[in-house]
Amino acid sequence: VGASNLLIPGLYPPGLTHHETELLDISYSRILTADPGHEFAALGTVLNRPKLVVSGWVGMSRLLDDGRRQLVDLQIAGELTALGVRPDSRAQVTYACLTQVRYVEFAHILEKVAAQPELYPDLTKKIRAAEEGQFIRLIDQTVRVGRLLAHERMAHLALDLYRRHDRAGFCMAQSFPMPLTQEVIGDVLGMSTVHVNRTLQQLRRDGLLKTAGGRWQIINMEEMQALASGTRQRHNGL
Amino acid sequence: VGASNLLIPGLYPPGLTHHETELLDISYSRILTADPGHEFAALGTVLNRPKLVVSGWVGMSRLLDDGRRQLVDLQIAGELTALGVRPDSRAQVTYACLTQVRYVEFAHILEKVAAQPELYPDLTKKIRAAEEGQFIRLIDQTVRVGRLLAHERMAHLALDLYRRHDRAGFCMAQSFPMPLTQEVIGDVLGMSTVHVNRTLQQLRRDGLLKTAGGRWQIINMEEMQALASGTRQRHNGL
DNA sequence: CGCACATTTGACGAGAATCAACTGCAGTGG
DNA sequence: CCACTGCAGTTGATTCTCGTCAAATGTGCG
Repeated sequence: VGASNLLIPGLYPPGLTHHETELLDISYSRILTADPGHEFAALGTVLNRPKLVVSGWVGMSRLLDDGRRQLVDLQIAGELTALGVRPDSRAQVTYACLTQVRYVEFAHILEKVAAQPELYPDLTKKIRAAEEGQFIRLIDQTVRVGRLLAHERMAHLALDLYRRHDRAGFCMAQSFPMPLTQEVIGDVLGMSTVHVNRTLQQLRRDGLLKTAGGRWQIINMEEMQALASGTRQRHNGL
Repeated sequence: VGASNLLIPGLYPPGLTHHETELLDISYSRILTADPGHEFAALGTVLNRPKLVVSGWVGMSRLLDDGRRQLVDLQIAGELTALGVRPDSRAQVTYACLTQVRYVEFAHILEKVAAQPELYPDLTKKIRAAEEGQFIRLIDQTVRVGRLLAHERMAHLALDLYRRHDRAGFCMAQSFPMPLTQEVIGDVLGMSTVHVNRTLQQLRRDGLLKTAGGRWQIINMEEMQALASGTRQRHNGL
C-alpha cells in the first residue's frame, strides 16, 4: 500500500526506517476523538495544529451571508486536515468534523520530518503527497461544481471518494462508507438537498450506484467514469 | 506596496537586500514573450519551469471529454504561473496564455531563495505569499462556481480581479484591464457565453459595472461586495 | 409511543443552457 | 474606396436543469 497518502496507526507500510517507526509510535500513542460539529480550526485562525484523520470525515467549508454553505474539500481516514500551506498560514475556511472523528496531532511529526528529511524518507514522501493531494482535490472540486451536471457531479464525487477509500483500505466489493447526509452532500456538490435525492435515485435506477447500510457501492464502474469525465450522455439508460 | 504578491521588473519595492536586487536583476534582464494559446505547461508534465507573469493573462484549465472547459484559476501580472506544490509536481491542468504574455523564468530565483532564505528575506515572503495566494484563489473559485448565482459570480470575480490588479498597481479610477472574451469568462465562471453577456448587461443596467476600452470599472463598490458575499438580494435595483 | 431528524414526493417557478440569427467592428484584398 | 471575411458581442425564442416550498414518509432512539 505504498501508494499515495496514508499512514494509519497500527498499520505501517513496510520499509520504514527505525526513526520513522519511532516517531510514529510516539504520536500515534495518543489517539483523540472529536464529535460532529467540532471545529479543528476556525476561519482566520493560524493553522499550526494539523491533524491526521484516523477515522471519520472532516469538511472544509465556507459560509455565505445568507446562510448558503459550500464545502470546499473533505478529509477522510489517512488524510491530513487543518493543514496550511505554511505552519503560520491562516485558515481561509472552517475545518469542522462532519462525523465523529478519531485523529492524532501531526504538528510534531511535520516539524521533525521537515528538520531532518533524510532520516524520514518514506514520511517525507507521504507528507508531500498529502500536500499535493490537497491541491489536486481543490482543482477537481472546482471542475466538478463548475462544469458538470448534477448526475455527473455525483458520479465524479463517488469515484473520487471510492479511490481515496480504496487507497486507505476501506473498500469492499466496490463499496465505501458514506456517513454524510444528503444535505451535506448538497453543500459539497453545490446543489439543493432535494436535487441530491433525485440525482441519487436516478443513478440507482440506472444501475450505477447502490446505497445501503451507510455505504455506497459502485455497480457500473465504466458508466460512472464516463459520466464523471463529461461524456455528454444525458438521459443514459432508461 | 509591500502588500502581498508582486515583484514586477523595474519596480522593486523598497527595503530589498543587496542579494535580492542582484538576483532579480539577473533574472529580469531576460523578459520573454508568448502568444495567446501558448502552453507554459501541458497536462501531466513536470512543473519545473515556473514563471513570473510580467503582463498579460494565463489560465489554468481542464477539458472535459465532450469539449466543455473549466478555467480553474487565472494568473495576472505579478503572479507566479506553472508553479507546482513541489518542483517535481506534475501539472493537473493546462497552463495556457489567454492573451499575449510577457514573463520571466522564475525557477532559478526559486532555487536560490529556497537554498538560502536568510539572504533573501523579502523574496522569501513574497514567494510564500504567492504559494498561499494560489491556494486561496482555488478556494474562492470553488465557492464562486459552487454556491453563487450568475450575477453574484460575476461580482465576485470582478472584485477578485480588481483587488489583484490593485496590488500590482494596474488600477485607475476603480477600473482594471479586462482582455478576456465573454466566452473565456464563461469558462471561468462555469456559465454559457450568452449568459455571461446577459449577466454583464444586468450589472451595467443596475449601475454596478462599466465596461469600456478593454477595462472594467466598478461603479458601486458596496453593492458589488454585497453581491459577492452572498447577501441574497436577487433582483436588486430596477 | 413520540420526538427529532433524514429521506422522499409533488407541484411550481426561477435560473441558466441551447439554438439560431443578427449586429458591430477591424482587417484584408479586390 | 468598398465589398468581404472573421470574430466578439448581442438578441429572441425555446427548452432544460435545478431550486424552492410544502407536505408526507421513513427511521433511530430515549
